[in-house]
Amino acid sequence: MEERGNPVYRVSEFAEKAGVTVRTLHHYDRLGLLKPSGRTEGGYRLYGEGDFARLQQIVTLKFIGLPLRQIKDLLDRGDLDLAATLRLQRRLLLEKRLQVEAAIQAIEEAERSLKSSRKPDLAALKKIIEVMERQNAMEWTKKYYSEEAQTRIAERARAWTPELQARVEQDWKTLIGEVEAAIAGKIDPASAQARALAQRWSELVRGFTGGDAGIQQGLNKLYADQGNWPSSFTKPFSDEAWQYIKQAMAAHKISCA
Amino acid sequence: MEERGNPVYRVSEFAEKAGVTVRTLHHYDRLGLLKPSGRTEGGYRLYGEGDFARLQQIVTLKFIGLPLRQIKDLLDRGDLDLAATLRLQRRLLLEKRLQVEAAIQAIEEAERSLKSSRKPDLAALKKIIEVMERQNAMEWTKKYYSEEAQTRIAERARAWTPELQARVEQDWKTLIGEVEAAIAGKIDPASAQARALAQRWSELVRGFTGGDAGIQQGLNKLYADQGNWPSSFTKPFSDEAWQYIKQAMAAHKISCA
DNA sequence: CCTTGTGCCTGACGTTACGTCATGCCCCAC
DNA sequence: GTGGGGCATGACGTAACGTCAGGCACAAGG
Repeated sequence: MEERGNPVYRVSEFAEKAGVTVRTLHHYDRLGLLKPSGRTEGGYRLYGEGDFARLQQIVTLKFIGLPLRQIKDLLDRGDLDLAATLRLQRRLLLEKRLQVEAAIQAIEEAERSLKSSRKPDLAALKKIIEVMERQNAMEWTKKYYSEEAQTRIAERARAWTPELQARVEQDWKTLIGEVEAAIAGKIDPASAQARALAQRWSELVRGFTGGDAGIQQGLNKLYADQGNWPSSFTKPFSDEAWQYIKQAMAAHKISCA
Repeated sequence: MEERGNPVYRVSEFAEKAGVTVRTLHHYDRLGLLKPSGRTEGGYRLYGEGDFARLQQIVTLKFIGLPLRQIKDLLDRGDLDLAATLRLQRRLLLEKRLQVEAAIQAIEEAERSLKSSRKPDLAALKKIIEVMERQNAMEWTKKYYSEEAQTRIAERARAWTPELQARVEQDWKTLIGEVEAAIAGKIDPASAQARALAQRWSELVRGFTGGDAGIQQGLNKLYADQGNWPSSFTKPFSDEAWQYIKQAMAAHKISCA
């Protein structure tokens, strides 16, 4: 059959050994991605150990999401930098993960909405739309952040829980309420009371930036460009509150935002 | 043009308003997913507000990953339970997230390997293969766990960090080493020393199960069926160590594993 | 009323990674 | 030598559109 301990397999054997289907091997053969190292005179495909190694690599690269064309290029003309390919692919996968996570969140929110309010469907779909719009807004804000800042934001987002989100939202609502009250009460932005508000504000912002200077910078750019915001994206506080806090921060030399 | 504040749009207007392409609208039309509510005598498609609402829903459901066919079914025959669909889709997305995360991990490990050991490509791909095989093993073990146990495992996996993984691995290695030593030294499984080992063992197992009875049960089933394990999947300890620990646990009435 | 110049319409093929037949030869054990 | 399974080679199907290509529709200017 074979010599020197170099076994030869027919398609179905080879397919099982490698954990793929026969059709897949046919496909790869036609694409020129993996040609069997031999054929019988009758035309049967014959695969050897070398083919197995190559198939391993193919499956591996497929696992990380590379298209077959690119795999072929990588394996045939080994020049195309693997490191660069990996970097790019990692970015794409991080993207995809965000998308999937957004979809999961949307579903979970919709399910909560379905459970509580018994008006079916309509409300649930609206919840999903809300999450989508948040996502779109996020997507849109990305252009204000540098590449690394985006990466770090994504990292920080991984550690976010719904509870944390809820608490932060509550904190903001409370603080904004107090700021509005201070404005209504004509509290001097230079006063100690305003200073306390500004400091809490600064804390909440730091909760988002995580103290990262790059994220901070992107955030500043984002808020400096409010004129170009899409209508679906609004900040949770009024312009007056924003002005007031800026004054208070200036008066007390509190940094950021 | 139109009556009673119900504007009518032509394809390109409508497409832009909704954030999709004209071709997409053609496509949905042919599928019967979204038929324009009107046509000009010349055959031009005319869309109204009702169409916009429906398109919103379509986009929404597409966002969470539903295929167009299913969207059509959901919207046309509203009977097909939305709640059930959401549950199923959530499961699928959780699956996909795991896959994506596994791929990301594989790439990151490969990149580390590329950076440290300068023999390019070969070693990096091997790293990816390792991660893949871990993933495959995980996939394979799933059949021993109940649906909810799988869900809870996935939840717990979310909180896993590479550092934690490294520490746990180290702990296991240390413990197994000590167990082997105890066996070599003929320490009685009923002794206090063996009791300490069994207790640490139990702790590490609990680190995986998180004290969850369902996960525990699946784990038991998994280990009871060692005869059918695929060759690529091996436990990190010897059969002797396993027997020894079982004896020690029995002798000291330590539960689990 | 006629003529441009866009906009729109309807096919129809391309894409990705194979799955699923259908037809017909190959191989080997009996 | 022969029967029954293995194998090869098309060829079509899938999901969700992208991208032409050929040919009316519609609105404004002459």
